Amino acid sequence: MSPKVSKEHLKQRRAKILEAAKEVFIKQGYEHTTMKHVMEAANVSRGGLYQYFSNKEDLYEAILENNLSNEVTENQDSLENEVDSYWDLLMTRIFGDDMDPDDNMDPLAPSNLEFFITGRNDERRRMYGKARYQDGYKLYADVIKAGQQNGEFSLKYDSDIIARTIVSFIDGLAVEHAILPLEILKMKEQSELFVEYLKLALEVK
Amino acid sequence: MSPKVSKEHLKQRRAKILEAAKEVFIKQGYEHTTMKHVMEAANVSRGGLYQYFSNKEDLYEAILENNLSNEVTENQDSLENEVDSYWDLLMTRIFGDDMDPDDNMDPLAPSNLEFFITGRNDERRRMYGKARYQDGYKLYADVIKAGQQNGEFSLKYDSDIIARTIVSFIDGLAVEHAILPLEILKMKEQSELFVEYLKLALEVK
DNA sequence: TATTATAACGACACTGGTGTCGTTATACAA
DNA sequence: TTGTATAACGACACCAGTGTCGTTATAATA
Repeated sequence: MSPKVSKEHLKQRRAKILEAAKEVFIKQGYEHTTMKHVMEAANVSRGGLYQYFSNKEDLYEAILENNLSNEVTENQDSLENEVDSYWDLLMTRIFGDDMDPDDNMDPLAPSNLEFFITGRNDERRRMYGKARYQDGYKLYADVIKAGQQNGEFSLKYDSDIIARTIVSFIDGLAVEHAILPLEILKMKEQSELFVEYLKLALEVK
Repeated sequence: MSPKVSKEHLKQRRAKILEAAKEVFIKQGYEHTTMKHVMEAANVSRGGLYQYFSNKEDLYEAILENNLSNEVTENQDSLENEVDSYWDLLMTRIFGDDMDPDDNMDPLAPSNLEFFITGRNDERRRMYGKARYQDGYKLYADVIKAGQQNGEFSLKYDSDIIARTIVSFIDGLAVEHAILPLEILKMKEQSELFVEYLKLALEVK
C-alpha cells in the first residue's frame, strides 16, 4: 500500500505506533498486552508492526527510551541556572510542578514494574533496569549534593543514601498505586509525612 | 495408581505439591512458571495436579494462604503478653528477630508483586490484594497504637499513616530487591535511615 | 479374597499468541 | 510516464500452554 517513503514519513509512522502502543500498555499492562492489541490500536497490520519492532520487548523498550529522554531534557538544565532554593527544586523533582503526588505518577509506572519484575531473571532486562535505577536516583542525588555544598542542606547523611530512599519511597507508592483502589491509598498523607522526614534528614529550615 | 486413600494422605500430597510449587515460583516468578514446571518439580502428572488445583491462580492463592496463616500465628500472641518495649516489638515485626532486613525478605515477595501487579485489572485479584494490604498494615498499626496508648510513642502522627508508611517502605525495598543486583542495593543503609525516621516520627527515646 | 471407589495418569483437542514470508500496491526517481 | 524499491499487508505454520476425560491401578473395605 505504500513504498519508498521519506524518512520523515517513516518516523511519523513509528511515532504513531509508539503512541498507540503506549496507550495500550497503560491500559492493559505489559504482560497482558499482545502484539495483536497493538496492531489494532495503531491500525497496522501484523507485518507492518513487525517491520518497526521485532517483538513486544523491543517495542516496550522503545517506549521507555522515549519517556526517559523526555524526562531528562525536562530536568537537565534546571541545575545549571542558579537556584534560589534547592529544597523547592527537590520537591518539584519528586512531586512535579503542581506538588500533587497523584498527578505526578507516571501512568506507565505499573507496566514498568511488570516489565522489570517479571524480567528479573533475564540478564539483559536486569542490566537495563539497573541502568535506569542509577539514572533515576542520580537525578535526586545531584540536587541534594548541590544543596549540601551550597549549605542549604545538612551533611549529616550521605546524599546517595537519601536519594535512594527517595526512589524507594516512590517505588513503594507506585506499587500501592498500581494495586490498590484509590480510596484506601492516602497518597497525600504518606507524601506529606515523607516530606517531613526529608526535612529532618536534610535539616532544612 | 492409587485410590481411596486417607484424608491424611491427601493432605500430605497436597502439601508436597504446594511446597514444590512454591520453590518453582520463587525461582521463576509467577508469570513465567507454567503448570508443567510445577508438575515436574512436584512429580505429579498433569491430571494429578489438576485434581488438587484447578489452575495456576488457584495454586498460587493456596500458597499465599499458607504463608499468611504462618505469619499470623507467628505474630498474633506477641501483643497479648505484656510488652516491655513496643519499639523493640515494632522493630522485630519489620526486620525479623535477627534485625537483618535481607534475611527477612520473603523470597516469594517478587512473585507476589507480579501476581498483584499483573492482575491489577482483575476484580477478584484486586480485592484479594486489598484485603492482604489491610491485614498487612494492621499488623504494624496495632503495635504502634498500643505503644501510643502506653505512652512509649508520641501521638504526633496517626498510627495508621505511620503503619502505611512502613508497608510502603517495605514494598519499595521489595521492588528494588527483586530487580537490582545485591551489590548496588544497600538495603542496610536504607533500613537504618528508615529506622531513624521512625524514631523521629514516634519520638522514641 | 473380591469388590469398589477413586487417585493418579497422560493423550488429546483446543486456544491464543508469535514471527515469517510471498504478494500487492505505490511514492519517488529517472 | 515508466520503472523500481519497498512499506504495508495478511495468511500461514508453528509452538507452548491449558484443561478435560477416559483409562488404569490400587488402598480401603467387607
